[in-house]
Amino acid sequence: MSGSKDGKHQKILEAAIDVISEKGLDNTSISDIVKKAGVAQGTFYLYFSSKKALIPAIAENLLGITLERIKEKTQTKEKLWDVLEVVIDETFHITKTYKDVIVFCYSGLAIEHSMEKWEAIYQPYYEWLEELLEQAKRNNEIAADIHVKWTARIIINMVENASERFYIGMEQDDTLDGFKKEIFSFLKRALLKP
Amino acid sequence: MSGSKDGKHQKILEAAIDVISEKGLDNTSISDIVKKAGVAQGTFYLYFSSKKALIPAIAENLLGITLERIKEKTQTKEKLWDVLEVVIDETFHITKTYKDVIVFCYSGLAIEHSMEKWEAIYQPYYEWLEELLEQAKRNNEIAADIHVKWTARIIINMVENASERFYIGMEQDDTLDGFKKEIFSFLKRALLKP
Amino acid sequence: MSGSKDGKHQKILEAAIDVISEKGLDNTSISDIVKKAGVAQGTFYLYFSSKKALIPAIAENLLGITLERIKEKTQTKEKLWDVLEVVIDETFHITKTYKDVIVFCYSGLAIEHSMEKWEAIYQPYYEWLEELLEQAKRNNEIAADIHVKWTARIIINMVENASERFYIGMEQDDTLDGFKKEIFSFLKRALLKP
Amino acid sequence: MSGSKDGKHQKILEAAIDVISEKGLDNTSISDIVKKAGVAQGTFYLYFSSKKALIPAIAENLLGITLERIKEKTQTKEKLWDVLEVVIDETFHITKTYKDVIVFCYSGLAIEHSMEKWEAIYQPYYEWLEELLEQAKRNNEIAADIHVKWTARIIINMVENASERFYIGMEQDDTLDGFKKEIFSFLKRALLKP
DNA sequence: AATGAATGAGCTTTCATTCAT
DNA sequence: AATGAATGAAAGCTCATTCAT
Repeated sequence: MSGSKDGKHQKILEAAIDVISEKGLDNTSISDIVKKAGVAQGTFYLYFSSKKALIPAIAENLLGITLERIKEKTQTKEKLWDVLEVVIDETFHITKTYKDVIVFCYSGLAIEHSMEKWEAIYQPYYEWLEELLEQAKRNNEIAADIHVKWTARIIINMVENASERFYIGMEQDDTLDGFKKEIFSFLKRALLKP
Repeated sequence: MSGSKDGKHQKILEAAIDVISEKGLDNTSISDIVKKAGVAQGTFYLYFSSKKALIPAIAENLLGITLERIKEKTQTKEKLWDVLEVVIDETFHITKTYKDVIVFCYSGLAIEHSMEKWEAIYQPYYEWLEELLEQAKRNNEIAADIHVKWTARIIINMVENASERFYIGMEQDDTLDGFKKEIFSFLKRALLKP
Repeated sequence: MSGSKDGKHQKILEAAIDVISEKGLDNTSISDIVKKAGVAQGTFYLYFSSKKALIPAIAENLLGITLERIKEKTQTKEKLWDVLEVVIDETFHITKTYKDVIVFCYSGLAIEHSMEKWEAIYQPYYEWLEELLEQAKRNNEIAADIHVKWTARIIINMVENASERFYIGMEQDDTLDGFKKEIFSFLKRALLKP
Repeated sequence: MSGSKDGKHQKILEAAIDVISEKGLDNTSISDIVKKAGVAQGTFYLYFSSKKALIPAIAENLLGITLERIKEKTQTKEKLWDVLEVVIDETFHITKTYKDVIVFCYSGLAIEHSMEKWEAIYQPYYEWLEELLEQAKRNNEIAADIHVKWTARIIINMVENASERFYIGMEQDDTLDGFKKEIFSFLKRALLKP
C-alpha cells in the first residue's frame, strides 16, 4: 500500500516493540526480535545500524501514532478544555499499552545523550499544542501571561509523566478516572483566565 | 548517625554514582565501580546482592539528599509558595548535578518492574508535601477541592520531569530562570484558591 | 590482447587490489570490493568462486606486471649486472606501490596451503632468471659452480624480501639508495667469478 | 620452575601456536585456543588484550627460542662461516617445525602495520649478527666495504625467507642439504674478502 | 549475465558472578 | 571481611555466499 513503510523494516519495528514490551530492553536480544519478526539475524542490520538505533525509531513510531490519534479525535473539538481531555485520555491509553517501551525510549534516548533526537521527535507534538494555546489565548480562554512554548512542554510532559507513574507504579485501576480528573482540574486551574 | 553507613558500602555507592554519571549504566561495569571505589571485585557482592540492587540504593541515596536539603531550606518558610520555590530550585539543582544517574534510576527501576520500590522511596517525599498541602488547605491558601494525595504526586513528578527535560534536552542555561518562574506560576495558578 | 580480460573481471581485480592495499585483507569485505568496482554483490561470484580465489589471481596479476616491466627494461641490457640492477629497482618499485597486497598475497597463499600455486605463478620469473644465469655462466661472468635453479630462487626471493622489509619496516626513504646498492654489491660478490 | 612464565599465559601461548600451526590463523578461533589450553574463554582476555595481541607475543616467543638455540650452538665457534652454518641449520629447523606460525606472524605483523614491533623483536638477533660481522671484519675474514647493519639484516632475512619458501613450497626433502649448501656458498661468496 | 536483498553460521568480546585463599 | 583470578554464558555484529528476479 501507499503509506505502508517497507515491509521488513516495519515488521522488525513492530516485533521489537512487542518483545521489548514483554521483556524490557536489556533482556531483549536482537535474536529475540528477529525471531519474532520472522527474518534472519543479518536482516536486522540491513534496516537498523545497531541495537541502539531502534530506540529513536520506536519512539518516533509511538509518538506518531499517539499524535495521529489525538489529532483525529480533536478535529471536532472547539474548546481547549475538550482537547486537553482527549490528550489526557489518549496519553493514558497509549501509556497503558506501551508502558515499558515508553520508559525505555525515554531513558534510552536520555542515556545515549541523543536527547536532541527526542526533542526533534516531539517537535510536531509541541508545535501542535503551542498553536492551540495561542488560539486559546486569543479567545481569552486562558491567561494572557502564559508563556506558550514552555507551557506546551510542561503540559505534555506532565501528562505523560503522570500516566507513566500511574501505570508503572501499578496504581489500582479503579482510581484511574479520579486521577485523570484531578490532572484535568489541575491543568484547567493552571491555565484558566482567573 | 551522620557518617554511619559502613565505609565500604558508602564508598561503593558513591563510586557507582560517579561512574554511572560519566558513562551511563550500560557502559558501566562492576569492574569500573570497584576500581573507582578502591575495593576488590568480590567485595561488591558483600554489600550488594547484584548489579541491579544498586539502582534502588542509588535512588534512595539521591532522593534522601534532596529531601534533606529541601527540608532544611524550608524550615523557616511559612507560605506554601515559598516552599514550592525551594522545591523547584532544589530539584533543578540536584537534577543538574546528577542528571544521568536520575534518568537511569528512573528507567532502571521502571524497567526492572520494581516500581513498588520507587514508590516506597518517594513515600517520605510525598508525605511531606501532602502534609504541607493539607496545612495550606486548612489555611485557605489553596483551593478546597484539591485532592491532596494525587496533587502531591503530580507536583513532585512534574517539577522533577520538567527539570530533567530541561537539562537533558540541553536547553540554553540562560532560559533557566524564566523556565523555573513559568513552572512556579503554573503551579501557583493550579493550586491557588480562585 | 592488451586489455583483453573481460571488463568486469578486471574491474573487480583492480578494485580488490586497491581496497586491500588500503585496508588489509581481513578488513576488506566482498562488499567493499564490489562497491569500489561498481558491480553488484552477486557479480563477484560470477568471476571468482570465492574470496580466497582472489589471492592467486591478484598475485599473478602483480607478478605479471612486474615481470613485464623488468623484461621490457632489460631488453637492451647485455650484462647480468645491469639486469640485476633493474630487477632490484623494479622490485623495490612494485613493492613500494603494493606493499600491503604483496604481503597479504604471500601470506594468503602460504596460509591457505596453496603454495603450489605460488610456485606456479613464480615459474616464469624463475625461468627467465635461470636462463640469464646460464648465459652468464657460459660467458664466464659468474662462477661456474653456481647451482642455477636454486640461485635464481635465492636471488629473486632475497630481493623481494629485502624490499618488503624495507618498506614495511618504514625505513627512512633517504637510505633507499644505499640499501639498494648494498644489495647489489652483495649479489654481485655472491655471483662473481672470483 | 624459576624462569617459567606465568602458567596460564604460557599455556595459552603454546596452545595458540599449536592450533594455529594446524589450522591457520583465520580458521583458529579463540574458542579453539582456550579449549586446547584448558582455560575458560574469558581467561584468554586476562592475558591478551585481543586476538591480534597474540601475534607479536608468538613471534617474540619463537624468535627467542631460535636465537637462544643459535647462541648456544655457536658459543664454541670461532669462524664466521661456522656460525653461518649454524644459523642456516637452525633457521631451517625452526621453520620446518613452525612454518605456518612463522608465516602468519610475519604477515600478521605486516598487515597490522605494527612492523615496528617486528623490528623490535628482531633487534637482538640483528645486533648479535652485527657484532659478529664487525669481528669478522676486524679479523679480515670478510670484505672491508661491507655495510654491517644492512648486511646483517640481508643475511638473516634471506636465510629465513629461503627456508620458508623451501618448506612452504613443499620442496622435496632430499634436496634440503643441497639447498642449504647452496645458500651457504652464496653467502660465503657474498661476504668473503676477495 | 547481472542484480542485491536476504541469509545465518560463527566470530570476538564482555562482564556479572563465584570461590579458594 | 576481603580479595581478585577465573569463569562461561550470552550478546552484538559481520560477511561470504545464495538465489529469485
